[in-house]
Parts: sequence; C-alpha cells; structure tokens
Amino acid sequence: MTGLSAERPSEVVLAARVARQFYLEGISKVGIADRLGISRFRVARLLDSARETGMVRIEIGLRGGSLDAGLSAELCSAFGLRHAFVFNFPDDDEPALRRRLGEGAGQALMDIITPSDVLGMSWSRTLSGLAAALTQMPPCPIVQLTGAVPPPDGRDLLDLVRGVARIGGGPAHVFYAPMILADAQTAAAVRRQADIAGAFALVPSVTMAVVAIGSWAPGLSTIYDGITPAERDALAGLGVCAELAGVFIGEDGRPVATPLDSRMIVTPGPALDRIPFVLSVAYGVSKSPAVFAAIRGDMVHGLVTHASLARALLSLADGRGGRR
Amino acid sequence: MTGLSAERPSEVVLAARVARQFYLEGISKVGIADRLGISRFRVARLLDSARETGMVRIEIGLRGGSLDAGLSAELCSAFGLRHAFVFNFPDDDEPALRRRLGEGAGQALMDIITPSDVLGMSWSRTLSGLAAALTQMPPCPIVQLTGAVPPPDGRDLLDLVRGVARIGGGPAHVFYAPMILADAQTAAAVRRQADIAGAFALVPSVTMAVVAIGSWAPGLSTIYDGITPAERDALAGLGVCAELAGVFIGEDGRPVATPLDSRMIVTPGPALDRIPFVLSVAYGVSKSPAVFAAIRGDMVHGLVTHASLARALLSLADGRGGRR
DNA sequence: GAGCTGTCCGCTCATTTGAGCGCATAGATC
DNA sequence: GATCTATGCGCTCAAATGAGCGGACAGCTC
Repeated sequence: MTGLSAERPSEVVLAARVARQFYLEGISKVGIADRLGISRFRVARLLDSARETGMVRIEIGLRGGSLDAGLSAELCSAFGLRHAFVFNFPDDDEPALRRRLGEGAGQALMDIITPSDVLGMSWSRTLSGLAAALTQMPPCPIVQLTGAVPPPDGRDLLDLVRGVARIGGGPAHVFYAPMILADAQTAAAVRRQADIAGAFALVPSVTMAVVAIGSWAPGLSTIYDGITPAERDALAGLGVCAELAGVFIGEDGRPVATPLDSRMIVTPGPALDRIPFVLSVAYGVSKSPAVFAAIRGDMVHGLVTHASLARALLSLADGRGGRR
Repeated sequence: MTGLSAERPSEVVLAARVARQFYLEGISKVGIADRLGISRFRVARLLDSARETGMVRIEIGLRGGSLDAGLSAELCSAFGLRHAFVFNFPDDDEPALRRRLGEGAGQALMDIITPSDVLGMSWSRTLSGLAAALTQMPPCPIVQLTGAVPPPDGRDLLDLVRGVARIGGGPAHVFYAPMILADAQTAAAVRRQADIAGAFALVPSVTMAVVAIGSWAPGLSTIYDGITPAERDALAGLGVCAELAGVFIGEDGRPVATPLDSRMIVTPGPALDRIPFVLSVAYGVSKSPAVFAAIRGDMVHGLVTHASLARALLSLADGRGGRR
C-alpha cells in the first residue's frame, strides 16, 4: 500500500481526523464517512494508512500496581502459557524480591483456583511466603507433593500446605518425610508409610500444582545446594538442566531419570507431567534457561516472575525460536 | 462498568492479551475468542475495560515533516473547518516563520485546488512567498481580489497572482490600483476602469480564495499600519476586530461596514462571504482572537498556521464554547 | 428459606465492517 | 493517438460486531 505521503498534507490531516474520531471518539466508520462526506471505504483505507505510517500509535501498557500486564501477555503468547504474571519488582534486593514474588504467587493462585480444584504444593524459599498473602481460598483439598527440606527459617512445606488449607478450610494431606534419603531401600520403606502413600495416591487427582523452578547450578536450586559435588556432577552429566518439585528435567524440558530418584520422596516426573495445570514461580535472570526448558517441555502452564526474567525469557525465545 | 480491578490479576493479564492480539496483531474478536476459549462478548468487554482503565493507550501523533496532523485534525473538529494545516514552526524567528508558512500555504493550496476551481488571491507578507513553493497547479483562472499595497520587498499582489498563474498556466486577472484611495469619488472612478471591473466581475465565480487574517492592532495588519490614528480608532469604535482581504469583521466574525469601505478597492464583505472556500493564513498567538472571529463568522473555511496559534485557538474555543 | 440486588454471561438481531471485484481515470510507453 | 499499467474508488456479499435482553448465580436482608 502506498500510504500517506508528505506530498498530500490534506490527506494526512484527513487521516488524522478520521483516526481521532474513530479511536478517540469511538464513532463508527459509517458515521465518520457521513460526517466527512466520504465513503466508508475511504475511511477504512485512511485508517489503515494511518496505522501503517505510525500516525496512530497503540500501546498496551502497564497499569497501576506492580503487575506488568503487557509483559505478562507477551509471555503467554510467546510460550503458549495459560497464565503469566510478571511483576515489576526490583532485582537488587533478593530477599525482598522472594517475599514479594511469593505474595504475587498467592494473589495469582487465589485468582485462578476454583472450588473444584485439587491443589498440589511443593516448597521453595519463594513459596514459603505464599500462604501469608492468601486472603480467600475455596475449600480445595491440598496435597503435599514432595518430602520436606529443612528451611532456614523453620517455615517448611508442611506449614505451607497447612497454611493454605487453613485459609480455604479444605483438607490438608501432609506427611512427614525428608525429600532425600540416604538410600533407595529406606526411601522405598518410607514410601510405604500410610500417610505418604495416601498423599501420593491423591496425586492423580491433583488439578493444579504450585512449584518453584530451580536451575542446576550453585545457589539456584535447593536440591543442588543440598547434595554432594559428585552427585551434582553426575546429574549434570545426565543433562539435568533444571528441577521442579524434585523432578529433574533436561534442556528439552522433559523429565530426566537419575540415580537420585530412587532415594527421593517426590511426585515422579510422569505424574507431575500429568497434572493439568502447573503454576511455576521463578526469579533471577540466571534462571532463564531453566525456566525456558520447563516451559518448552510443557512441564509448567503458568508462571509467576518479575520483569527482568520475563524479558530474558522473551529474548531467549526470539533467539532460539519461540512459538511467537 | 466495573472494569479491571487489581484483585483479579489474571483478568488484567487476559485483557492485555486480548488487547495485544486485537490492536497489535489485528486479529478479529471472534478469532481471539476462539484462540483463548472465551466468548466473543467477553473479548469485547475485556477490550472495553482495557480502554477504560487506560491499559490501552491510543495516540494520534505527529508524523515525519513539520505538519502536525493531530493538531490540524483537532482544529478541524473544534471549529468545523474543512481544512486545517498546522505546522511545527518555531515562533521566535518571525521572518522565517512567515516564509515557511507561505510555503506551507502553497503546499496546502496545491493539494486542495482542483482544475475546476477559480482562485482568488489577496496579499500579505506571508502570502507573498506562496508562489515560490508551488511546483504544480491546475490551469485555473486566478483573480486579484483587492488593490495592491506597496510591499517592502517589491513582491506585490500582482507578482503573486501572476506567479501562481504561471505555474498552472491559467489566465491571471490582474489590475493596477491601490487598495486605499484618498476619497470615495476617486475610488468609484477607479472601480469603473475596465480591468478592475473585469476582475471584480469574476469574483462571483471564484470558488477558492487565499487570504491572510490581520488583527486590528499595531503590527498585526497591513491596513491598520497604513492608515491614520483617527481612522484606526474610528474602525475600532465600530467594533472592527480583524481584517481579511481588506474586509473588516467584528468580534462575531461578520463583516462590518466602515467609512473606509468607499475608498477601498476590495472585494466587498458579502461577496467575499459568498466564496465557497476561503483558505486563510495567520501566525502569532496575538492574532488568535482575530482568527477566532473569522472562523466563527464563517468567513474562512480553511486555515494554515503554526502550532502555538493553533493551541491558542483551541483554548479560546474551550473557554468560550467552541463547537467541539 | 424467600426475596432482593447487582453482576456476569451469552443469545438475537440489526448494523457495521472487510475482502475482493470491476470500473474509471492518470500517466507512461510506443 | 493507442494501448497499457497503476492507482484510487465504490459496489456486493459474507463475516464481524454492538446494543440490548433475559437467565444464572452470589451475596444480603428479613
């Protein structure tokens, strides 16, 4: 299309008049055509030109509050996520970022959960603050998805599960077991415990899970930081790239079986994969490959994060062929 | 309408997704509804909310070049003008502003004139540079509308009329007479001259005129500056507020008969009023009341000006009840 | 529980809109 | 001058859209 040239100032002005009336005053093209004495087709073509030449600028922007709706929407489109929540939190203060993201995840959870859901919970430092932000919840059953990891501040996974359940008034299915045991036999024995078996029996009915995404690198994963260097390297050698709810995944985002699995009390990868909606939480630009993998492998369907990680993900997707 | 609350982050993000797809990607509401699995009505309501809450910002902006299409369009709407051309020229250098506005008027004239038009011309310092900017014109007849005023640089109305006619190749109807004569008898005698009577006989067939708007104040009108203080005051006492092509108008924009009229060689006010399209040129914020009057009285149907006068006019219209 | 109120949702129908077509005019090429 | 191409314009028909309606449901009051 030829568009508006500087040679025809009256055409340019006419386009601006049409655009004002159409976009700003909300008049229909037929109405504009009648007022200006031109055909509705000309109105439509002028509007096209005005948009093409950049005379009309349309921006989908942030709104009050910390939620960046535009970035969130971009994430959804770029990765096919069902939900994304990108918050404008500064990166510099990590504990504060964790706390606020935990609250954000709580907001998101309250918003998207329905009374018919069965909620699975896992733990991370970010998620431990989630319950505090909840103000209303339907009385869904809450299922503990993994064994516990000793938290620095004493607020462990059982507290989280119970805290969430308390708000809604639904049943909490918790059990006492560590996430990693010394050997496979012990782990197998632990799994036979009634409360653990009971909780795990509920996993297939879980419709929504909340998980944190860890990256297989120092300081970016509770598990990585909690095992021996030899174990770390062994898993890295198997292609482990990230971890969520104790499930290891590779660069392609698919679960990777590891020697550690038999010693762990976690929802197995395939079972996690079958949960209809997994809401993930992650922060830090350095985790972008891990999050990218989890999304690519369809392990997670929702993401709560902050702006800089969101942008890092989008540039990864651009470079490596996201689904845009 | 309730709109999007911060309590429903997923709703906000959904609205942003819908807005992105609708405005940025150009997908139809039905298409968006299908993709997102919601009804097209919900899509429409989300878009309404997004616009209402300011999440979607639509701006009709300037484009390359000096023409401010947005302001031009606003002037058209606010005053019911058929054409407006607002240029982004700085106010500080008056001779440069005059020159550029003259060129702008030339651009505008080239753009809006048609081969079937008959063009009437009057003179002002701004208009004297108009012909230089013309690159193409239809061969319209050009009619001199008023007697001449001695210009500082020697480029008078006859030069202008002939210059414009030369570009298009149409006939130039000029005559030799000053704009103001010493007494009514002389003026009447002059009007009987064949060339003058001939030109004036063409006035009823003129379809488009180009005029400058002068304000009835020192330095803002060629005529004001060229008569005696007593005459100035007499006209001011009659309510003269502005002047265009030698026609005096009052605050209401209607022609005012004055004792000077009988001594002047100009197209009479009623005749000027009957010209279907009068393109006016004006600059300087101090002229805004004069321009406002001319527009209000329907004496002019188009305006070439610069941004600050345009803004002054708009604020006048706001304050005094424009036709917005 | 009955009744009330406000909100959200999707339907119908009339209007608006877009895609594609053919006509008319302007300018280029021979 | 004849022909050809490009461009702008408005038409038709099918699809998209908006206004307004009534039903479903949640929260309240009595």
